[in-house]
Amino acid sequence: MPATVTFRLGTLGALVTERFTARLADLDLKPKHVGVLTALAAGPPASQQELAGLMGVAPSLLVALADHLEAIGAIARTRDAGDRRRMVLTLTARGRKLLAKCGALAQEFDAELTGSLTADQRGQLSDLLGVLAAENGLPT
Amino acid sequence: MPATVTFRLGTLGALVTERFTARLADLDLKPKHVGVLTALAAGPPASQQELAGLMGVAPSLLVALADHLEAIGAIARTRDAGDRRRMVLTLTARGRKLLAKCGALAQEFDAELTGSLTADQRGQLSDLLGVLAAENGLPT
DNA sequence: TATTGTTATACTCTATAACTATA
DNA sequence: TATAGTTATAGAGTATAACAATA
Repeated sequence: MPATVTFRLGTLGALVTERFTARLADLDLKPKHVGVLTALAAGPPASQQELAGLMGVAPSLLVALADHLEAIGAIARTRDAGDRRRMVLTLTARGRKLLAKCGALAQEFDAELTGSLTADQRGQLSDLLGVLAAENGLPT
Repeated sequence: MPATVTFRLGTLGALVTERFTARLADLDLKPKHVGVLTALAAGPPASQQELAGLMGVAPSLLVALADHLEAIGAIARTRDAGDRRRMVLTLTARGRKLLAKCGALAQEFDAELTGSLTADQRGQLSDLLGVLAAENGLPT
């Protein structure tokens, strides 16, 4: 078991998420909030339903995530003029700055995590994970 | 963000865990149960406190995990004769068989997950993850 | 008094279901 | 009637705290 990619991805993923979540707390964010910001940064402004579908979470969860992101000024919520049922989420300047800080934190964490690897190995690892991420519909 | 190893390990880890957990359900096991079995298979019979410390979970959780593993006959719980406070957990023949089935499921899942990689790339990925796992005190 | 296992309780995360407003 | 968002409720997973037996 412990030698499988399945086991190693699962355990390392949990460990990385736990430690990175702790650092994210300084920015008043949790991983799913970063997921929303990342999705918004990657595409055009989107509705909550679209984002929920994209992230594979319940629409009701996206309400709570958007509530918080709006409260800290990271996103703006505007009602769609064409279809007044839809709430369109837009990344604010503050949201973009926050996301950039998340990226910096992640890069910092990357450096610590992969510190013992050669630059070549770091590149290989990142590439291989990128292939798997892309194949499984995760952001790239 | 999405290009960092941190983000990719976190998201892929969650995805792999979710999908693998579903298959594990056929064996009436959850990931943490496999963690206990794996720890027991790796070393000598251990107490619940030792295992909880090793896995980084609360002792109270290990009670529930051991309850279930005992109920399905995967482990035996015997009171330590030298220190009657300790419950020593031992892998049974059935537990070993179950763990082997978990390994087979994981290898099967590995094949699907890394199907698009070359054999060389699969080896590289496994090795690199193994290095990170070892450095962070995870089973190898 | 300290430690092992256990039980009771509470907290976090997230989903499902019911509800409101709009289409 | 169907859909976007929201609110209410419930479930899974896990930790903390209180407790019992043994050291």
